[in-house]
Amino acid sequence: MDADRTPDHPDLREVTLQRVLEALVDPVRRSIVTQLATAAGDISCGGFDISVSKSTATHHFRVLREAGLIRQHYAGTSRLNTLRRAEFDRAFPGLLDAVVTADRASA
Amino acid sequence: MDADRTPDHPDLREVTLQRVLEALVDPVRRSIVTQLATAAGDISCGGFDISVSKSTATHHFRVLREAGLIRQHYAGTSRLNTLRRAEFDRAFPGLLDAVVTADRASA
DNA sequence: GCTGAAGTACGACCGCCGTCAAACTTCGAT
DNA sequence: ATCGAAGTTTGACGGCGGTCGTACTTCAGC
Repeated sequence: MDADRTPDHPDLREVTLQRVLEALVDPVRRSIVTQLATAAGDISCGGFDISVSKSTATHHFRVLREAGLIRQHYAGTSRLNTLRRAEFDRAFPGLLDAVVTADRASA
Repeated sequence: MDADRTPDHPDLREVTLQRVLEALVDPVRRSIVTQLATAAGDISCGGFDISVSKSTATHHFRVLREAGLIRQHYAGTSRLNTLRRAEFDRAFPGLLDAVVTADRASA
């Protein structure tokens, strides 16, 4: 039954600050988050402006997902990514805004 | 002239978000920052509740200093550490509060 | 001056993480 | 049914960063 091709998304209450910061410290992942925050819509994995191989990208998406920052669901062969903004803000107030703001400023 | 035993402190305008996050991602360093934010006063290097050797502690303090998070100045043989709160907040609005708040919550 | 206390500097070690290529899977379209 | 597009998985590699011990420096106090 093709099982669920939808990967596991953690409950935000089980995500530690440590995990979040480890996710956000990588420039590529931070760029992904900023692009998502700016676009304010779903973006497919291939739709990002990143400069790494596909396998590396997969790795980064998983880290972001396990840190509770993004949600992924399939649409055909593509995988769409969304920011879990509201939930994340509730768990880590102000953090996402501060990082995205600072990241935009350094571009 | 005992030269200046005071180490170099970067201008906050020259500190990148990357450097800041690299500093804050380490649990020991984040603990130092949180302790400083809570105490709201100077603390000597030996006055922190950390569980690493002296040489490792020195390393962490340098990283925090170079990330513009703390200021260090000598008082006798001790080195006093202060949060550069106001300056830092101006450069990275909301970031310190978000991290410290989340870090306290996870204790 | 000595001695001890507080940090720093220097190497060395080790584990982790970002990176990629290659093989594979899953789906859509022809 | 076949092919290609989109991602994933696995394994390997390389470098960076946290850690420590040891030796060194600087200051305070006796």
